[in-house]
Amino acid sequence: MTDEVLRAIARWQIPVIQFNGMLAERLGMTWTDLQALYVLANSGPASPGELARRVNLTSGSASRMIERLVRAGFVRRVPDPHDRRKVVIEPDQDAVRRVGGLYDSLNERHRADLATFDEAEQAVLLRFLTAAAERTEEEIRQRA
Amino acid sequence: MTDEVLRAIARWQIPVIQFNGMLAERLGMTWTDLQALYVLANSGPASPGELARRVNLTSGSASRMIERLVRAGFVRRVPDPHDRRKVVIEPDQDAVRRVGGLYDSLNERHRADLATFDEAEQAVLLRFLTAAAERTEEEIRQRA
DNA sequence: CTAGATTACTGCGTAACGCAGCGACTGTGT
DNA sequence: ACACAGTCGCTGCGTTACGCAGTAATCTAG
Repeated sequence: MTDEVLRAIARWQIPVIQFNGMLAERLGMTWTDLQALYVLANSGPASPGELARRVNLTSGSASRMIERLVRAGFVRRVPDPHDRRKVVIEPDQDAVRRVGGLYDSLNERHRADLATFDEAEQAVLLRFLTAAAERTEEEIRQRA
Repeated sequence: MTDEVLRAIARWQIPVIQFNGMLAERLGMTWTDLQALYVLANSGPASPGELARRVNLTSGSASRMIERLVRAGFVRRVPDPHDRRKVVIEPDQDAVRRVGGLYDSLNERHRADLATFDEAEQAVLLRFLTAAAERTEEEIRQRA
């Protein structure tokens, strides 16, 4: 049973990644760019260096990625008043909402599935999904 | 509650994709290449054209991707006896096992989590994960 | 005040990709 | 039997994202 769950996870990974790649292509950006938007949307504004670490890019590549995002109107460059070397990248809220909206259709499908689970069962799902995300993050940190 | 589950899914996606990208880098290949290996490992041998569709690549790019995989020893090119235009790409089983082994560490973490769920709860997880994978595949097909 | 660390950014080479076009082959219709 | 349209994998070619190395500006510690 446990192995079956692990296999289900592995099987799910493929379409998830493909779907995200698809959205990135639709938006005319790299998956890396989309990833950076996630980081900004979920964790708030960040410096280019911080962003580079989060999306696993070198400083230079991050700089160019930010340039792409700025030109496309997804983020803004704001000078950091405390450290004049730094720049704070903050996401454009409208753009972020627009990007998030691309997941509406898929979320509706998931919502329909979730409707077949009662409260206790959804609690089980939530507990596992949260744990799984943390484990994956741990694994990434360990291998970094 | 349902919304929380959806958020947990969204949150999980990020590290999952990053982790896979990490493995691809470790293996000295593109994420696309790794994706092709998955397809071959899960669905068996396929032609370059079929592979190109599955990983969302053009015919030409797939041809070069296959060339990379062949040179790295992950797959073999086998001429199709029924149609001499075609070539069947079949994965090298040892290489596939070696790549699969890279997930062992993460799977162990998941296994530890799953140990805290009883049979009935794991059945719930399995049911949802399977459904989620199918929904995501549906969404991809619809937007293709 | 100065020396070293840190930050974002800029050439430059590499490589993966899409597009367009190629020869080889299939199969269908006449 | 044969021509011709369709399909297959593959190959130039231009574009672009990336890593690496180096730079100027700025901060910080002694």
